[in-house]
Amino acid sequence: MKLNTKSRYAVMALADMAVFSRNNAVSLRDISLRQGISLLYLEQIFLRLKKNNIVKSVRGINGGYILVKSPKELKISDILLALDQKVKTIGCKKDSKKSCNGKSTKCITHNFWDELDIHINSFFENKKLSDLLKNRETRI
Amino acid sequence: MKLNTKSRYAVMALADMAVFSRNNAVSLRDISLRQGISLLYLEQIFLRLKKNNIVKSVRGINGGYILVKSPKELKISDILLALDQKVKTIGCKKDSKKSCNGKSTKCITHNFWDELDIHINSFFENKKLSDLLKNRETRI
DNA sequence: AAAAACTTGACTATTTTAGTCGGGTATATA
DNA sequence: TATATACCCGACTAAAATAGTCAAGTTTTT
Ligand code: FES
Ligand code: FES
Repeated sequence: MKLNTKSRYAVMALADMAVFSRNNAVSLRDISLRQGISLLYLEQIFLRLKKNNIVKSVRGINGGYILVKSPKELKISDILLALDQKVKTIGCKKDSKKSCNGKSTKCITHNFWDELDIHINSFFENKKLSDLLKNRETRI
Repeated sequence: MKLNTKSRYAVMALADMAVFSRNNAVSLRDISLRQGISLLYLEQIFLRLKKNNIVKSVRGINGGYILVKSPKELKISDILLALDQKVKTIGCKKDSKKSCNGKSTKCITHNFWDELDIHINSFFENKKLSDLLKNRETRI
């Protein structure tokens, strides 16, 4: 039950932007240096974030990325969604013809996993990027 | 963010036992047939469950497995623990020398992931095997 | 023109997952 | 006591997912 690095780095990078952007674009190079994340990997991640309207880009020199919403309004669930990091603890829902064990009826545990997904999703829904920034000490 | 099949099958198999055991051992063969899970895979799973004292075994003919605790007392978290399915959404905690980004201080998102882990774990802690059996319809 | 920085698809090595296989051992019953 | 049933256990493997790199661009500012 692990989160992949893409999602982790995305949240980390956006938190970095929230801290260091002073109304101007933040370059991936700076994020890479501050957060210790590979620049090439960040590029891949920000491609998705841009397509999903989490950030917008400014090209050319002094360019970089800007948060579309304020950290107070940006839900963590939006970020994860942008990276296809769906919280689906099991995967039997897609083709309703087949349950997880190949039978036509839902298995005995189905409702339980559904509840779990709801539980986790509600956590991400209720957290905003700004929540990560509170009471950080000397970090970053 | 997916649960592995071992954990899923473990919960499913134990739920099956809770339903079909009438004070006698339930064989893996029966579980396999009812739940559509490979017998050989179940053996591997039950090995762990046994080692972690979730079930005990009865060898020989008419043998099988028996739940050590009643379904009302068996926490889902115990089951997952038996299968090493730790809920650690990120993995930076083990060697405290290194944070997830290789720096000496914890990264800006660290506390957030910790909170997430607690949130998910509390779900598994508070659910008992018997909770899965409530209001199941024609399932199984 | 040159440099900084974003854009994009394809590619790859590593790790994890989801199982299988083979060769056991114990026990109830006929 | 033979035999079938069912647990026991380590080793193995194919396939999928992950994490990250590479190459070859384009755009914009100075
Ligand atoms: S049928 Fe949905 S989890 Fe088994
Ligand atoms: S240092 Fe723990 S998650 Fe980054």
